[in-house]
Amino acid sequence: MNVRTLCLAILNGMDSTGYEIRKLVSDGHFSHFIDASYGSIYPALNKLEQDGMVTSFEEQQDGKPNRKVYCVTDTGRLEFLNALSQPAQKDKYKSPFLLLAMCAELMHPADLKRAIDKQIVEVRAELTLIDTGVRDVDMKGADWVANYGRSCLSEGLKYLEQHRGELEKIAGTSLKKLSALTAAE
Amino acid sequence: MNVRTLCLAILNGMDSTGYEIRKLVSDGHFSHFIDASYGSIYPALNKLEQDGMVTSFEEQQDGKPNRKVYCVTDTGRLEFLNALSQPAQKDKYKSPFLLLAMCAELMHPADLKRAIDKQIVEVRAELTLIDTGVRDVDMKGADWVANYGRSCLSEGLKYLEQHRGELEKIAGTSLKKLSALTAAE
DNA sequence: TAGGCCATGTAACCGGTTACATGATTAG
DNA sequence: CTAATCATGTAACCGGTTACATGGCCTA
Repeated sequence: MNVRTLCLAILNGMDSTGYEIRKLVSDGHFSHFIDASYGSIYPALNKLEQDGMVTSFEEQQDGKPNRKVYCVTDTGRLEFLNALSQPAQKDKYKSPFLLLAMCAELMHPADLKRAIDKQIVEVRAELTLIDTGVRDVDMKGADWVANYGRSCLSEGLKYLEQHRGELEKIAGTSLKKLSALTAAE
Repeated sequence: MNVRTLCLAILNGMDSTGYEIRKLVSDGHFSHFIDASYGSIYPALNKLEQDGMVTSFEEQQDGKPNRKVYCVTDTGRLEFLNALSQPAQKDKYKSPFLLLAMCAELMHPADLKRAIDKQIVEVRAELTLIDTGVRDVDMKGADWVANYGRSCLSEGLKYLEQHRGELEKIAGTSLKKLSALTAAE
């Protein structure tokens, strides 16, 4: 999934701007399963317009800079429909935390504790974002996706809270030989 | 988390080769939360050796090409320990499936059904990989990580199976206006 | 005999991030 | 008075993938 298709997806649901799309994607209801920054969104939007997939108009606002609002064209709708009917790529989960958990035996107990605490805070924050979720997008699938996310995240959180002890017991058990080195650190 | 640190992590747990690391990362017990291909692993390994983080020796095998086995040095152990004690980046979940679920109303019901079926197959496959998991790595955190993965994945699977109907009910409901266009497709 | 596995590696390419430029307005 | 928010955009950079090269052995 490239940023082009992401923009097309959002614009298929609602007219929007580059700024708004980025907000959806980094703080809003798309943030749980996607990533994109200005540096990729704005060029993608420009390209989409060049290709006739979207049109745009400037909207004046008082006290704020103009917004450049994009709307899908029928061509854009078709391209997106076509993208939807093609087999999607596999989901990918990248977790520095789990890599670190794998290496628990090499970690200083305090570092591991801190890492688990941080992970719990982050998962809780994402759950809060889902629950207090402002309806920032008008798509019928949004609730279903939110519930799916809630299920997985709260299960993960439960596991973290109930089983962190087991991992913490492992922490540092393969660290002895390096104590001299780490002291010199 | 770059490939360099990933290699260092695995080599801290066991001596290994580029080929093996790639297998761990794309079919093995690291595949659930990380990604890397030959094109990044081999150069990373070379760089690590240049930097004195690892050493290597050629191992002859009969009937098979030589393996280049890498082992961490104390310097490498230190660099990794140091990496572990620094705050880790946030986990990232990239899901083309959820993007598509968001857009359910725009999808042909048959396409959506196919996408859900595929998702279920993939989650089941990952669960199987965890359960039938050969002990391909000797790290004490491995079981904990496996159980964490199992929890989240099986919760996701349950949700998919129990609630797919709700999503499928939405499918295609915003598609009418384009029926002419899609017919011409 | 075709294809897959073992095994190492490189070069071209590409998608995306980071960091910057610009500038008005509002909240603390 | 400072910092954040609104808002759009670009250019340099970078990490990683894709596709290729090489070659022996084993299985269908």
